[in-house]
Amino acid sequence: MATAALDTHELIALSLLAEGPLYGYAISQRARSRSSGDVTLTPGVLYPLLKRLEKGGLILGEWDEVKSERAAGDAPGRRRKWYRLTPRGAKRLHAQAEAHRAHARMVEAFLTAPEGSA
Amino acid sequence: MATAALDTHELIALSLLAEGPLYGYAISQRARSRSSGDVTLTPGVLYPLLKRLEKGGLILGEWDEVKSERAAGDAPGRRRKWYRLTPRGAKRLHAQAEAHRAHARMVEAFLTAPEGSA
DNA sequence: ACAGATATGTTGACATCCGATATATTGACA
DNA sequence: TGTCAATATATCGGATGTCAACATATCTGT
Repeated sequence: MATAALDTHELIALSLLAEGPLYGYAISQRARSRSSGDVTLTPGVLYPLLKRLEKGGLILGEWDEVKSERAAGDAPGRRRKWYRLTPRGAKRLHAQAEAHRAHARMVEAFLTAPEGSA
Repeated sequence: MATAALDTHELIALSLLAEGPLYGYAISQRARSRSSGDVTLTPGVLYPLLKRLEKGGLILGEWDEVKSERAAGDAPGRRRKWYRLTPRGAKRLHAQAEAHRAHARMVEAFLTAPEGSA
């Protein structure tokens, strides 16, 4: 532990992907709605994060081409990159979850300090 | 909230100072012992932190000259800077404590995700 | 005299956060 | 048809915090 934060953003992203594959924008939307607006994964945070996670082998991305109904046949279409949790990512999620709880307990111990403990 | 970490180090330092005045080194020792070795406030973290807190008016520092028994009369002696919480610091402590709990609850909500919630 | 604990600080490398900027597609509405 | 908001991805640069390492000096025990 030693320090602290443990990357809340990472933990949130991994936990959302644990429920099934999602693309970046969907992750940010779910993070926002599930936290009642408290968590905002801006592009500047989200995409570097996903890149890190993929590079670390915790998630796996796959491009998808979404075709619109009224688009031309050879039009590029909107790109989506779907991510899914790897076994290693799932393992990390559980480890980080436990670390987060341990961290919360640790801080709580300082806050509820029994007056006479050095 | 939006982001996360909320400066655990700050919260720990403030909580320790809420129990009474302490100098830097004592803070690091207490942080270590109370967390059973998990929290290590290295000089590179501790002193910039104390500087920030003092600059922000959350704590107030006062130098103390400790004289040793076998030192010469005009010897400089060991310096200690005692810090105490200001009213503003106490207010911040409570706010940060509440923020920390809210943050922990928020993360926990992601971890204990009720399968069928978008 | 020496080593280890006490005590405070700075420095530089590294990572993350976050607002701003950029590009392109899609859907809705006028 | 034009335009605007939402969708969808991504990068950039400034600011901040972390941390090991370096630096200095005093005190205590042997």
